[in-house]
Amino acid sequence: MKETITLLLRTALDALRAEGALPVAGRDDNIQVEAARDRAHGDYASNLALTLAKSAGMNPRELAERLVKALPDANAVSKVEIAGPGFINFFVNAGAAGEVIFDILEAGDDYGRNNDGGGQKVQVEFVSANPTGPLHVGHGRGAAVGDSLCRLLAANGYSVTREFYYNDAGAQIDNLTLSVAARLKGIEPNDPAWPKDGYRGEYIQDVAHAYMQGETVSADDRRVTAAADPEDMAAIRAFAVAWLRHEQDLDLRAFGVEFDIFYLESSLYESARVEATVEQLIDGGHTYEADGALWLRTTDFGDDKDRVMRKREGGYTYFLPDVAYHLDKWQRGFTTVINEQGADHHSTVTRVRAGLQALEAGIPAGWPEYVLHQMVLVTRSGEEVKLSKRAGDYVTLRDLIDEVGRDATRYFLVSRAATSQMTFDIDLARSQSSDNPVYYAQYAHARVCSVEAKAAAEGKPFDADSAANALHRLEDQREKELLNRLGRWPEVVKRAASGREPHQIAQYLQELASDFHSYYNAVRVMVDEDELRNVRLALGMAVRQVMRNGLDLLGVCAPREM
RNA sequence: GCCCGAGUGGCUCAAUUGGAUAGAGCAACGGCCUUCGAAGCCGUGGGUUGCAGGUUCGAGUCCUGCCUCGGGCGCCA
Repeated sequence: MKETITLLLRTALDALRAEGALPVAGRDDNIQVEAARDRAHGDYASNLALTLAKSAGMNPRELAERLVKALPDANAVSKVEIAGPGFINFFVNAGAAGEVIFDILEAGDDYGRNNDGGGQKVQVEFVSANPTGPLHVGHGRGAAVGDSLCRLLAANGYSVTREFYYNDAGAQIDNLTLSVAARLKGIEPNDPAWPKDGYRGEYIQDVAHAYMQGETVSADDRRVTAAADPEDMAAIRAFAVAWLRHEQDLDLRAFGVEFDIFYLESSLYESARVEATVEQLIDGGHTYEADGALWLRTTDFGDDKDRVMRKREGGYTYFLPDVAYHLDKWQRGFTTVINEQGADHHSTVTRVRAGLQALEAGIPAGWPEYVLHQMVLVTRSGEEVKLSKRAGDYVTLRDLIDEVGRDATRYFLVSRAATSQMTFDIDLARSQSSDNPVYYAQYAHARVCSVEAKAAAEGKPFDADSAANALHRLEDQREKELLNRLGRWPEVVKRAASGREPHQIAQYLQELASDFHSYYNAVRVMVDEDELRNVRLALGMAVRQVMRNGLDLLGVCAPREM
């Protein structure tokens, strides 16, 4: 429909140019047609006259009038109006507007999907938590946003790889190992002998216990049997990492998030990629030695100060493997890479990009992309909470899922723009009432299932042919609004993906659910008249389909009953 | 001090990427269940979009300068 209207406007525009009323040199001819946000503005609106007024040397309303006069007849359009400063508003007739219902029912799960990506490879790196503790709410936000982003990109025709990167060898793993070793000797966090910077959470005790039991743990990317020897630091380290990776797998599984690749920092050393990267940077002439360390002149590429690559004592800083890792991503053919991380890591953005530029490997300056999410504050009864039974000092993701459920947790964490700090209200997420946006959306889906079942039970199962004959009967304002909303779905899917903003999906679903509940309360579906009943059922089923498609993009269930 | 992000009704957040009268939910108040699920609907009140300039047909959105809050500023990741 939008395409039809764009075409009408183009025809009118060409006609005016042909008769010399407009300068032919229209440099940018992108005709904007948008679904109107206000009913009074019709179904679709264009600002064409406003954007062209200046170059045409005409006032916008006058230009709009000439455009409207030049519009060819189209039976889908029932009325055209000029409003405000010069907007052209199109009113679509009921039968044509209703066609979207069958577009949706025929496309099914594919409605809203497109092939804009053309199979192009995209990699999304997210969560990337180090194996030193259970996942917390911040990781949960990253998981919810990252996973939804992946689903969105796939829906837009991209070939998506989900990757989880973690440090399995650095100083933090040393701390982990020392912490477990201390627990093995019966040392507790408050003892004077407790290692400095040790991990104090109770789960360390669990690791120690499992280790001495000789347990075998398997994670998505490894499997390790405990040596049960309290003196064997290498064995403790290997077991602890596996144990925590396993815990994180359980967290992710409970959250419904899966990864294609777990990428180890240690592998960058084993494959000599770190060494190769160093040499390449030195060859590029962007390095220098000072204070016994090797520096990279990142200030050549927008950083506010230079960064150390190799420490005085010989080891590399984390920043170097980061660069090596991203070079590897590039070499694997990912021209689009999106890193989803907490905003507390934002300082790595400039650094990594600078390092990649210094490689002079033909990597574009703004590569890779970053989606940084802000902090999450969790509240209960209006007060900040720190669920601490397992972790010691922060809200674990698993505790949250256990308490409020997977669907609600995901929906909440993904429904706000990543750039804004958010408050996660446990009371609201738990409430099984209208207050809860998750149930609000899911209930719309379940309601359609319910009425469809009722129709079947009464011996009046849905009849598509009957509905197809009655599209013009959808004349109620609420029905028109629903149709308008449904027709906008494909654009929402595009926009949410291109802007890397999955929260737009949640936003849309709330609006769709609202439109539907309002309609359902006011207009009866199960009427005696066959065609009217069937066309209303069809409308409901279209809503259900879009609701299901949308919830799927968020990784949330679409239940048949609540 | 420098860098990133945010500032929208009492609270939590949106706003079709520069569009028309800034919208939802919570909280407050008043209505709607003998008919498709009330996990729902309808209605009322509540705003100088942090402040001051600027850009233009048009600014919550873009630019400049301030203010406040969060995060970062390590030879940790």
